[in-house]
Amino acid sequence: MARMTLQDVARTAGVSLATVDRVLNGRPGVKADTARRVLAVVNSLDYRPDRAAARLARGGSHHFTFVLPTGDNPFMQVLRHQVTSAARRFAGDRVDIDVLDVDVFDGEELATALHGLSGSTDGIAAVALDHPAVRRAIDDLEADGVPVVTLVSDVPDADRTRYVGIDNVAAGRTAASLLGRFVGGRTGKVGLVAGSLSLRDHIERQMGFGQVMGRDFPALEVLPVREGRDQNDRVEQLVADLFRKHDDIVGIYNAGAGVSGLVAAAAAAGIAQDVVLIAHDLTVETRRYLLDGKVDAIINQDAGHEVRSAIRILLAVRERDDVDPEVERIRVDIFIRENAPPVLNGVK
Amino acid sequence: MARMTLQDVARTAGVSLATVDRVLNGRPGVKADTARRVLAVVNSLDYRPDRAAARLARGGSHHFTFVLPTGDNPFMQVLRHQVTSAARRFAGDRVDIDVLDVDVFDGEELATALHGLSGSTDGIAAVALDHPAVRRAIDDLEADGVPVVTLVSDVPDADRTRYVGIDNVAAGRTAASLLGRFVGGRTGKVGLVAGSLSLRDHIERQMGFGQVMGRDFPALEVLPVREGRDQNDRVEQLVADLFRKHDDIVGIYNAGAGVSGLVAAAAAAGIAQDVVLIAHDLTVETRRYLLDGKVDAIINQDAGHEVRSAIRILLAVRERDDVDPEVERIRVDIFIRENAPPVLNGVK
DNA sequence: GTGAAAGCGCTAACAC
DNA sequence: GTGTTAGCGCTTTCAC
Repeated sequence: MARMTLQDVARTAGVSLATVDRVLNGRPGVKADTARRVLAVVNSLDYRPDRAAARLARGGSHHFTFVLPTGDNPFMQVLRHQVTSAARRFAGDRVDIDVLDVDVFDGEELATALHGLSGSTDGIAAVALDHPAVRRAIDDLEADGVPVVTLVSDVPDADRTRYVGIDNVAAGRTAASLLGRFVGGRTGKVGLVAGSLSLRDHIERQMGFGQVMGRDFPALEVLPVREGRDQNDRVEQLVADLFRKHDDIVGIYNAGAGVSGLVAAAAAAGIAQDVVLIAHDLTVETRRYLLDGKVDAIINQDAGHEVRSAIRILLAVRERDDVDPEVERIRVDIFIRENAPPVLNGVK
Repeated sequence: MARMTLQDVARTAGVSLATVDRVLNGRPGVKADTARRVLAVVNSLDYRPDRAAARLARGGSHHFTFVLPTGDNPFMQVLRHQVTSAARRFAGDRVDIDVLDVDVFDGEELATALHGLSGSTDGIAAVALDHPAVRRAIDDLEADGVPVVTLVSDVPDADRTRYVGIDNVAAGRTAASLLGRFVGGRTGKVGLVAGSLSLRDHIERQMGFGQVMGRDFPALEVLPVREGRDQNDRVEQLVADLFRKHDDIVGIYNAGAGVSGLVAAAAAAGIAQDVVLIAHDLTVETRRYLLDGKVDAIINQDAGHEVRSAIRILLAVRERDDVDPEVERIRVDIFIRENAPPVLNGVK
């Protein structure tokens, strides 16, 4: 049997196209009785609206803006790269995407940038700082009808459409559990390096890490957190310092960027083999460390998935259809050497 | 600036719609010179074809068939469930999907079923046995112009369009690495239970497992593989038997289904705490075991991703556009208690 | 080789 | 309340 069209429904229901359209799209101006009749026909014919035709007829396009942090954080580079390819992919669907670079660590500046977007964009996906001014900016944007999706780092109290990213507390707990189990019953100290304590995600990771270490691995003492500011050289110094001060370090969790610094310091200390190293974000670099056995596990969030998810969600808001939460859920991915992807960003 | 249309391109190039269409879609009948001119305009105007309009004009719909194994394998139930929801989701895109249940373990029967599909479907996604008759059936189908995607279990020598599933050797290696590290330096024996040795995926997992155990964990002795046939009661017996015969088992890897049997046997042996249990496939049940600490890690492949990926790939073949390999790559997912999803199939 | 024109299945403006 | 109609941006047939 051939596909049913609106025409078919209209004809067999004895009404016009417009009426069926009204019923199906919940527009007013149809007698309850007529509506029922139409619905009955829709069901009996198993009619499914053709999305392509609807989009074409509706017309209009969508202009979305990704607000990403300036700087050379490798994960953000991956994110940026994914935005670029998603933009290409969605271009045929009347979606235009551009990227706005902002110093995300400066709440006021980020808020100003967000405010400035009002009127010139149809939707925003932002890596956001949890700061009062930012919260207000997001609330204002949403009040103006501009959907905002927080990406990677959330602003939970803001009125954002949705958060697209991992549960960072769970990520921290995952890191702790792996680290504790990989350490394997030994006793000693564990180092903890965060990026910055102003982005919410790192605080949450640290919190989750602490929870599980305390609960499941009492034999391991977690040293006070150090701020590596996501920079390789700084992380290297911090970690080198850790090794200098403590001779019984059995593991280090690096909750932010700067993994190269971590690896360098561990190698320099000459005891890389015995110290369990867990870090975040699968990049060309960290994948290499995994393969070379220099890092034991990488906790990751799939940047490509996040970007596509953000776009689909913004699109769904604009076109008033719903999102499938199972599809959009971002997983806390665990990578070890054995399940590292064979290729990453084209690099083998 | 507004979106460019074919019209715009045609007008500024001084040709007709039809000509631009011919150039863009590589259809013959255009002077090389004209083609060049058109292309130049396309680039200068940054023209992007509107996919919705193209699909609408092209018309036609796609009828795809998923061939899934009969039986009560929990992962296959998840897969089936995902096919159902994907079918709903794709219905608006002129894609009709139905499921054909076959006894996948019977190569001849599967081959017959596949042959029978020729002519009545536009594309097939099949969980396939690697068997000569099946291979031929796939080759014939592809020769007839029916794209076939192998799902979850591959038939590498067949002329299939693509394999959608994980690298099972890597999955086995991942299991070994986790098991070895979780055992934490202890010495002892490791049990290995496969589902069936006729589906390729389980053989590959076993192979990968053996590789890494031999290389990285010489202190652990892997016992000969046992066939659990994906059945809880059988797995339970096998594992109980293992515990009876060996008093120094430190870990068990269950490469197939029947995880409940594994857990039951371990609990009965009263030593569940000290034995590392690693199994496959995240289901409502195995997620529960993870949360309760009854299983240490679950290796998974995202069934929803696999189903959507299979559909996208078949669709791409039919509409002659290309697939993004990074998006379609199926990951070997690792789940431990801490990163288990908060909800699965609606179950908290 | 190239162009004109008729749809594809919807939506939305307007008419009744 | 309900119906008519003109497109949306492509593809495709057919004519030249």
